[in-house]
Amino acid sequence: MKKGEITKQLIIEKSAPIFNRQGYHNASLSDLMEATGLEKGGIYRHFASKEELACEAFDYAIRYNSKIQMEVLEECETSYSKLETFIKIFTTTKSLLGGGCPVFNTAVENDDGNPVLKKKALTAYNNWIQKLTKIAEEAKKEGSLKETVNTETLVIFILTSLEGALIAKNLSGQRSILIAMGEELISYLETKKR
Amino acid sequence: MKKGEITKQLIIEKSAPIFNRQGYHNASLSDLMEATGLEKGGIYRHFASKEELACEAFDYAIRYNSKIQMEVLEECETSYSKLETFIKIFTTTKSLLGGGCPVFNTAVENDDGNPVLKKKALTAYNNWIQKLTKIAEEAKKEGSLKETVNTETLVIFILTSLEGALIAKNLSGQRSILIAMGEELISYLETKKR
Amino acid sequence: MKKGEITKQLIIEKSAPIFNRQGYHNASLSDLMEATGLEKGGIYRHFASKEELACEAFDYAIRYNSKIQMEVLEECETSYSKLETFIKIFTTTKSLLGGGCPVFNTAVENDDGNPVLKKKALTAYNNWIQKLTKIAEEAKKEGSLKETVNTETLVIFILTSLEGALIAKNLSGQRSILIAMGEELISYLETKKR
Amino acid sequence: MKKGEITKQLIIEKSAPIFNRQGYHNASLSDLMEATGLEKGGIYRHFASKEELACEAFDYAIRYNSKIQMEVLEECETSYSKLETFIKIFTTTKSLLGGGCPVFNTAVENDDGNPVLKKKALTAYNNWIQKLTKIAEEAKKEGSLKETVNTETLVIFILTSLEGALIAKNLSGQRSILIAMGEELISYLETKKR
DNA sequence: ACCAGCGGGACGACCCGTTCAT
DNA sequence: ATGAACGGGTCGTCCCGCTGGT
Repeated sequence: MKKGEITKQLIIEKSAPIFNRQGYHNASLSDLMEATGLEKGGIYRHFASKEELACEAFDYAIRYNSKIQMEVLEECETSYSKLETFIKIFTTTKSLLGGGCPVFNTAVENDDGNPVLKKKALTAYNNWIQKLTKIAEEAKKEGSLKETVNTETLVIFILTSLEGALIAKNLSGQRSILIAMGEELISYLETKKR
Repeated sequence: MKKGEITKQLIIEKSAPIFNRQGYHNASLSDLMEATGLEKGGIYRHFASKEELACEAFDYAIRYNSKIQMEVLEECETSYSKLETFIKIFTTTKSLLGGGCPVFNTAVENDDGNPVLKKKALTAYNNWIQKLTKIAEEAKKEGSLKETVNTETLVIFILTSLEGALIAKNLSGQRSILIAMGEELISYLETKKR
Repeated sequence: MKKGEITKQLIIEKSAPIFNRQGYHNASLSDLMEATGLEKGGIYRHFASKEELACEAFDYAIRYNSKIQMEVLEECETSYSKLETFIKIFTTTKSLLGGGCPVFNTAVENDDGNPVLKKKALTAYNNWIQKLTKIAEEAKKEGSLKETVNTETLVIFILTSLEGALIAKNLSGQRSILIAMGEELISYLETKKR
Repeated sequence: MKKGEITKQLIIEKSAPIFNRQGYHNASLSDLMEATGLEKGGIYRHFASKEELACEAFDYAIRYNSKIQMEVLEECETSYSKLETFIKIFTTTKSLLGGGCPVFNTAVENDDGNPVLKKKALTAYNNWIQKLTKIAEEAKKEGSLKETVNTETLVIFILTSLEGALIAKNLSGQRSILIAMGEELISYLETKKR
């Protein structure tokens, strides 16, 4: 890999947490400069705009989080246990990014803001739901979930609940919220078990 | 009420939706000027800083939302139905503010930003939980909830789930998410019924 | 006149020479700040953009030059002498703006640049030609010019020649070029006399 | 010719039109990069600065234009017809550079700017006048021009008039201006004929 | 020898929240 | 309550050396 590529990657990796913690608007180029150790010119060599950098940082964050999750899930034997495990890792894993979930953070900040980022967040959200729904669907096929369960609704319920709890946890500083929510969701999931 | 007080109130009422939709940082004084029809000087006459105005606007938004909710809840006969009704109004009422819930919006935006606003959001969150917990506690006394139920956990579960779903709804534009979530929560609540 | 209006006018008057000498692109806000004695914010209070200021400064320059010219021309008794006088004042008057003719300067700089300014320059040029053509037409009616003379061509010839000479004078620093050109044009004009 | 020389020449040839159209300040290295297909480093290998490149590009433009003119003029039999022909080719030939005459463009833009370029423009202007004056002088010797004619004044008159008209043509988009001016100048020239 | 590419840092225009005289 | 002025902040572009590979 060439030097430029390395630097670009470094910028993305250093910027991602900044954007995730501070949001698109509140993350200034000065912050990015400090985080990367580069001057403005050095950053702009690799990205046409702050927006472009934010997009790539967002993609990186998604890929990063997604990769960690999926690796763990693949070790599960049954699809049902995948759902359980998803809840567990969501409530226990401390993201290396910091500052909550990129998708929902971006959703909140850009509700009335940068449309490009909002669209990326929506896509990421949909992909996420899709992946999880597929798992739930397989769990149904495997006979672990009741036939009557609407898998998508189930998955949306789990995901959005977790996200809400994550925000509450970051607000209050009490990790217990997230833990309790996880347990609650797991027992809720059991009510859907066949 | 003096004229000055009226103007101040007007500024707050016009600013609150701006702050709620755009967030503290992204809401500029120009936006506020346009919304209020006042000049900068006219605004600064009543507030020492943008932050102070944001705080008062936040308080107003909380009071506003809270008042609407409580009025409806007080018409409920049982405490249990209050909980049900809370879920219903959360999922159906369109806030006059627009842009989601002030508490969680502020929580996300100011996770790593303005500490004053974050603190206000935390307080509002805690009050909210407290109020709802009190209702749940009464429902328990009234014999509608199982003795084993941890009321606070129950309430946090409901509230954070709703908040998560609200964000997902705003992201995707699909109100159905919120509706489905409400139904799911109501049936979940029933599992706690005695 | 209010204070704001005074300041705005001052900015325009101080900026006009800067723009005329340095051109739109090469005139920086720092230059304008220095010339006006105001800070950035003070300038932007009165103009939405550098372009807007440049436009108003251009208009001012045109009005200014035009006024001087027309005042002198109106003292002439015959239309023919107006044409002669025009040539004379063009070649002798030192513009208070400095840096040549706003119209042609703008034309050169913005041939491939700011389209708004170029359009303004074109309009100013056309107006100028029109005014002079009207004078030439009257001179014809008064019997001072041959019937066969195409007044517009005559006027364009005079004006563009003068402009070309003005540039050459500014380039070489030799006012004699302009003087000689004036005399040449006056004798040329005589060949069109009836 | 070595490879380096070829590249350097290519840079000059590709840059000259950019500088001529956009001017020294408004032509950015990015523009030059795009035009040449080289990276900044590739350009700076051959030129110490943007200014140096601009100078060489200017020289190239002058040589280029001058060569075309002289070739045509040399085919003329009499010196008088050379003057006529000069006017004709000036008004009809479309410069391959585009954007008007390098000498006068540079003169206008750098009236209050880069002194090196302004000096080069002045030199080019003087050379031009000199060449044309020599031709006029010969025409006099050949007996085609009146003895009383001041050849330099005549030549300056012709050249600056043409330049002025060229700018007007570029401003208005009407080539007719240039054509009419040419005809006018030719008939003017005839009044100097012996 | 040549030059692609990288990074620097000053500067560009413009907008921000704030103060103050009126 | 207005509106003038401020000055530091925003993102982005500029021209230009330097390193390192071919």
